[in-house]
Amino acid sequence: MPKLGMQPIRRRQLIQATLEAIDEVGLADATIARIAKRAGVSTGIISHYFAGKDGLLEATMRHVLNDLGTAVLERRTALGNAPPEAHLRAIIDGNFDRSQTSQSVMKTWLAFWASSMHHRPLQRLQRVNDRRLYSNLSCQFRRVLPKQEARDAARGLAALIDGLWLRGALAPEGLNVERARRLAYDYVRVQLDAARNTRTRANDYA
Amino acid sequence: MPKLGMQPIRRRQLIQATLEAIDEVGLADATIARIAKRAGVSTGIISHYFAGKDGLLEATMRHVLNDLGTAVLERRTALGNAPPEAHLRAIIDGNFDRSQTSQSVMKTWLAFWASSMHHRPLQRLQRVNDRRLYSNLSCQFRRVLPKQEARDAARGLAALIDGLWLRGALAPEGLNVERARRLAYDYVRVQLDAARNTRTRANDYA
DNA sequence: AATTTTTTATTGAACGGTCAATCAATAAAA
DNA sequence: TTTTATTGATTGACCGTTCAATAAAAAATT
Repeated sequence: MPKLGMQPIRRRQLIQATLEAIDEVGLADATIARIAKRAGVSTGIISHYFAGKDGLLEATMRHVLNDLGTAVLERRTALGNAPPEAHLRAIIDGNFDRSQTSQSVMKTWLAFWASSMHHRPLQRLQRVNDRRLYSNLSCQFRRVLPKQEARDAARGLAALIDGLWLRGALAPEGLNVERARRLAYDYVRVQLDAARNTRTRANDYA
Repeated sequence: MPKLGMQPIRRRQLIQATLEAIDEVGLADATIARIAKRAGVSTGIISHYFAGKDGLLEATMRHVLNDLGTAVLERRTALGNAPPEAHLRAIIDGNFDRSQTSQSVMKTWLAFWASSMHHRPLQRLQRVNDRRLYSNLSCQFRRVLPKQEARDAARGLAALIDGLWLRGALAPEGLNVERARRLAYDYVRVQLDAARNTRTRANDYA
């Protein structure tokens, strides 16, 4: 029953099936036959809508990346020009959004990280994302910290977020989102406290 | 020129060739033909000494893991029962040891992380390692922090180490070891300062 | 309204290529 | 002569891609 406008529907189905297949058997064994079967379509469809398997994988990564961007942006636009700490927390929350902490998405991220090391198109996507996180964090820290310290705080927090996230993906019990967020919040608080103490001490001298 | 006692020599050669192949083309394209060629032997040798490709990959991961364990242990035994901060720094230094921060080893780690999610033997190895790091850190923090805070500090530091490490592996400019260590040291200092302040405050009350 | 034509959607068998594993053959040392 | 080391062609399985065939809807035509 071929209707018109199937493309967006099929694309969504296939991307979802890809995430599930990677969750189930890993990227290495996520064959197009398996993905197609999961989506309830034939293998030919994949080449038809994505110009091959690589296209599907790239689209899948782009989809996950998009969800992440949206999750962060949603929380931040709701903030207006709130203090830096609020924005930093929003960024943290966005990174630990439900759309990014499901088993299938975390496994897919990890698989893409590994394969992005040798696959140019994926590498590009991954780096854009990395820089965005670092730049967002750096920008907010900069509002209360000197340049160099802001950079280091951003680097540290970015690493902490990715690390919590990575260990959550690998752990048999999965990621404890609440705890992860708390640990990241603590890191932010400490970095900002350092700034506050500096200011206070400066006042003491006055 | 077949002599006796080739086994350990070939095993070392093949493990090294595996690391190099993964560095060059990634785990997915690290075929036994490519690895064998790099080691300057025939493909049959791999099955002969490792009972198949899986055996070689597992041995390779075990080898990297062993280097890590040694790097940490060496630094710690040189410390005797020094204060916790010294041990924590030794653990950090071990994790950022030269044997763990080469391009090839970092790429291999990442590849193994991804594939350990679906490959039981690798999963076992990876979890033993994860727990060891957490347990070591937790143990040292426990010497100066209450149980719950020691655990959180250990979880945070473990995540920070892995995160710095991960971002270093992914970054085009590679891992800045010096900076990574400094950021990890800072985290330790902050956690321990919190303990010191608590003690000081307690004394103030006395 | 009924028809033909065109477009869009989909299938799945066939093809070319690749890979890991095997094993008979070979050769040097013991 | 026996043991250990090694080779590399062969084999069987599998994977991604292609494409001719099919079918349903939409558009055009009568």
